[in-house]
Formats: sequence, structure tokens, C-alpha cells
Amino acid sequence: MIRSAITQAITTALTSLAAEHVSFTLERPGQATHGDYATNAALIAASLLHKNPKDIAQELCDALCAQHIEGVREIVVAGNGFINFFLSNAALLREVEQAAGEKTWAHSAYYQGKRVLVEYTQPNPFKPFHIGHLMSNTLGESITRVLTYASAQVIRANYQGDVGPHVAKALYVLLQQQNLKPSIAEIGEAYVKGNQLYEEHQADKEAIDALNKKIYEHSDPQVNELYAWGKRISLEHFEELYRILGTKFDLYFFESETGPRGIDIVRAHPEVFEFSEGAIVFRGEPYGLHTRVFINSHGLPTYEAKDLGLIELKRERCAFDVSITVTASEQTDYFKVVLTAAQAIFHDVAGKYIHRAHGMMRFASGKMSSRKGNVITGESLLHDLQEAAKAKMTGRDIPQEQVAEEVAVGAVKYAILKQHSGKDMVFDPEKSLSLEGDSGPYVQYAHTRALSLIRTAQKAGIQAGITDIPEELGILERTLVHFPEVVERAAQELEPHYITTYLTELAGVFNSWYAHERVVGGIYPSYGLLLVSAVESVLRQGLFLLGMSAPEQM
RNA sequence: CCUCUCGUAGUUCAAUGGAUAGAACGCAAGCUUGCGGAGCUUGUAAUGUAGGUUCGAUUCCUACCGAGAGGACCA
Repeated sequence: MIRSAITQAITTALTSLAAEHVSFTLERPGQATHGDYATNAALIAASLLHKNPKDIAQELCDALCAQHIEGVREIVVAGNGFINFFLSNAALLREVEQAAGEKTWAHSAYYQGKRVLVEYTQPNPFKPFHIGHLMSNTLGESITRVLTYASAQVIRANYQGDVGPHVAKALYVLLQQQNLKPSIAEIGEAYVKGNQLYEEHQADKEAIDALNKKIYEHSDPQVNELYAWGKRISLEHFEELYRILGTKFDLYFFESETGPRGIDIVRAHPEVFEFSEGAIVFRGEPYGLHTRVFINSHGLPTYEAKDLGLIELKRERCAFDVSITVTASEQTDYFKVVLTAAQAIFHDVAGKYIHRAHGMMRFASGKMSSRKGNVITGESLLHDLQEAAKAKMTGRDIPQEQVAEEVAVGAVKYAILKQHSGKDMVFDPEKSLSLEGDSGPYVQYAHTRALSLIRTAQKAGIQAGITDIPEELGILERTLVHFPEVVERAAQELEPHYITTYLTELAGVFNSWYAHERVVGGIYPSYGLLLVSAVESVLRQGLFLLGMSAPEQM
């Protein structure tokens, strides 16, 4: 509210200086001593008008002061032409009260009236849930939550690969073992073994390819039965992981349904595709891209064709304004080609379908072994972190299993979301296992302390309010005020890491405040309780936006 | 060979063309009969190289060096 009032005032002031077309920023200064907001409007205007920045800044400052902006205590020219705004105590108090009590305080209207489909996670039945799926889920889930705060109507979608060579590899081994009711672990092991056989023995390779064809054709009852069982077991297992990760999907798509559609679409558009060396391809070169095969020389759809089928299916199953797909960054160029081909077919793809990439997780030491073998899956990573968290809680009278799970998920998600999406990240097991410092548990712990403090204060009969306020408000209030802007920016750029950075800062400021101030038995108990309530609310909402739990105890 | 992404303290990450480049881990030194110490306080240390644009460049442009990804029947 205050922010938009200041923006409006600057626009008015610029108009009075005949510089109304200046595009300026209103940002939070790097240092608290520079005020609560700062604008570079004078610097931009000066270069356009070819005048001295400090002179323009002074004129602009005078024009702003004349407007008496509600909630602004002081406006000063600083540095080489910045204009800094200091909020009044009354305005800060109003924000703190809203942060503590107003549920929609941090919401914006950026996606008002828009329906946004977000597709993420995309694991494959019959294969392990690996770390890439964890990363896609983490980024995708956070984006959906950030979008809801921007007033979007969000549809969560998952696209799973239930057909293809990987299925045949697993089934081949299971059939050899005559294991027709395998557990999820046995399916995983069968896939690994089948993959090995496929690579090493020509006879097995041919047999697996033949089996793959049978699966597509549904021609063998025993194969069909095993396939149905295995798919069900896999999907049930994934649902358990989604529960742990905090995701509830609205729509599911499968490659078995997008494949046939993809073939039809490609064959129906000879003006877009062309035959080449027995395959059907899309030429990307005219668009600065590369050529990709959509239907291979065996007449089978590749991922490219399947993605066209998926685009069509999405349109049929729900009306949406924007569709966001979250996958690994290695698919960035691939998606450019597919979306360019899709644009030539559906004509409204550009700008409506967005690809958002997550990076790859690398390991600092490379020594983190899963319970068995060297492959670190998403599940084994969560499990190991959970064990580490449990070890930290020995002797405490709390539901350890549950809290350890929330802390473990929080630690991984925080590590993924703390940097710009799309960048590869290095995950250091030892540092992450320490669960200290710049970590998810640090933020969760700050929230838990705030909750605990609120409980204690309420037991002592303290009522939150502004009946007793200090002369000067501090850095904690001035940090709290900026939460709604951070959330809105995260929505605009689909970048949750702004929230991660902010939360860590807020947690640090709060921990510092906590070490030096007192609520129960202090000088300002009512205001103290209000302030802590505001911190608790913002930390809780921030954790929610990242897809992390806010444990009551830990 | 071509295309794209990325090079910031010892390490992992921030920074909307703007003010003294901000945190955390590590290391060094402190704080506990505490409204939860998974905490707090102080110190330490960085923009790959060379140019260019600009009043101002970690940010934009060019070249080089280095890392990663992609480049026709895998996904």
C-alpha cells in the first residue's frame, strides 16, 4: 500500500518536472540507514534531461515533500542523487499489525483472473524417483504456491512415462524371475538389471525390444497383467512421496495417451514436418534452432511427438491461460524446438506455454552413498537426511519421526530453492546434514522459537497490541514490511529464491532481536507479542510458499 | 566444429545499470542458572583476463581463458 503510494507520488513529481516518461525503480536500499525505500528516478531523469543528478534530485525531493505522502516521515536526497524515503512509526505499526493479523496481507493481484497450469515432477513408473524429480517437484510446487499468492487459479499437473524401453527392461527381468506380483523395491532392482542386460547382451537387447512392442500392442495377457500391477505399485509409491513432499496433483497425463495423439498430429501436418532418412522431422534451422526427429524410422513417436500430444491433451482437459512446464535445464533447447513446431500447428503457443528449467544437483564429495549401491535416489537422500535430523532430536519429547521428515524435506527443498532456478547446484551432504546456518532448518527453527514465545506470552496473560510501543522501531519491523514485495517479485519472475533469501534474512534479524529483547517481563510486552506474531506469520507463510513445513516443535 | 548457460571471499550462494558487493559454512576470539543454544556477538576474506558503452558496470557489448549442457531416430 505504502509502496504504491510512493510510486504514485514519484510519477506525479516527475510530471511536474516535465520528465513523466522516466522509468524508475523503487527498491529497498542495501543499507537500513538509507531508509525504507529508495528511488533512482532522479538519476534516470538527469541523464534524459542532461542535467546534474543532484539538482534534479533536490527538485524532485521538494516536489515529493509538497505532496505529504501518507505514511512517509521523511524524504532525503542522498549519495549521488538517490532519494530515500523513511516511513513513519504509525505506518510501520500498521504494517506490523497487518502482517500479524491480515491473512491476505502478502497477496498481490499479479495473476488475477488467470488460470495457470503447472506441470512438474514427471517421474517414470517402473523406474526410481531420482534427484531430478525431486528438483522438478520442489521448484514446481513452490511456483504453484507463489502463484496462488498472486491470485492465480492454479492447476497442478503431472506427466508420467508409463511406456517405453524402461518399462520393457523391468518387465523382462520380472518375467524371467516369474515374479508377477513384485514389490516396489523388486521393480527398481529389475529395472537396473534389465538396463544392464540391454547394454551388455545382444540377445537380451533384442528380446527386450520385442517385449516393448508387445507392451504397446497389449497382445500378451500375462504381460498385460504384470504391466498393470507394476504400474499401480509404482504410482501408489509415488503418491506416498508426493504426500511427504506436500504436493497434491489435480491432473495426471501419461505417455501412453500422448504417444498416439502425437503421431496423428504430426501426420496431419505435412506443411510443418518433412520426411528425412525414413523418419519424420521438424527443421529448426530457419528459426535458429536444430532439427529434431518426431517420428522415428520404425514409425514410433519420440518424446517430441508425445509432447505435441500432451499440448493437445492439456487444452482438451482444462481451460488455462498459461501452461508452465518444469524440467531439467538440459531440455531447454529441446523445448525451444518442440514449442516452435507446436506454434506452427496450434498458432497460440508462443507466450502461452512456458518452459522453466531447474539445474542439476551435484555432490561436493561424491561420497554420499545410499543404503545400498552408489546411486543416490531422491528417496535415499531424504531418508539419510531424516536419520540425521532424528539424531539431533534424541531425548526430546516430540514426535520425532514426523518432525525429522519435515526437517529433512525442508533441508533439501531449501538447498534447491536458495539459488536462481536453472543453475546447477552443489549439494554438500556433510554441510547439509549439519542443519545449521544458511539452511531450511535454520528458518524452521526461528519459526518454532517464535511460536514457543507466543505460547509462553499468552500463558502469562499478555495481549498483543500497540498499547506500549518503543520510541523508535527497529530493523525487525523494517524487514517485515518488505515481505509482500518479495512474494510479488517471486511471482513475476517465477523465482522462489527471492523468498528463500528474504526468509533467511528475516530469521537472522529475528534471532538477533530475540537474543537482545524480552517480551515476557520486558518493557513492551504487548507490542513485543504483536511483533513476534507478525514474524511467526511471515515465516510460516514464507515456508509454505517454498513448500516447506513449519513444525510446531523441533 | 556450432549453439546455449555459467565464472563473485578457502567453500556454497545473494545483489532490479546505482550508494561502502550481502549472507552462511570454515577459521580466530567471545556470550550460557536462557520467553527453546539447531542460537547470539566480533573479526577474517571475493567480482576469471583484456577492451568497449555509460555520469556510473558483478550486471549490457566484443575477444580470450575456464566449467557445464545441447546439437536426427534416448528421454
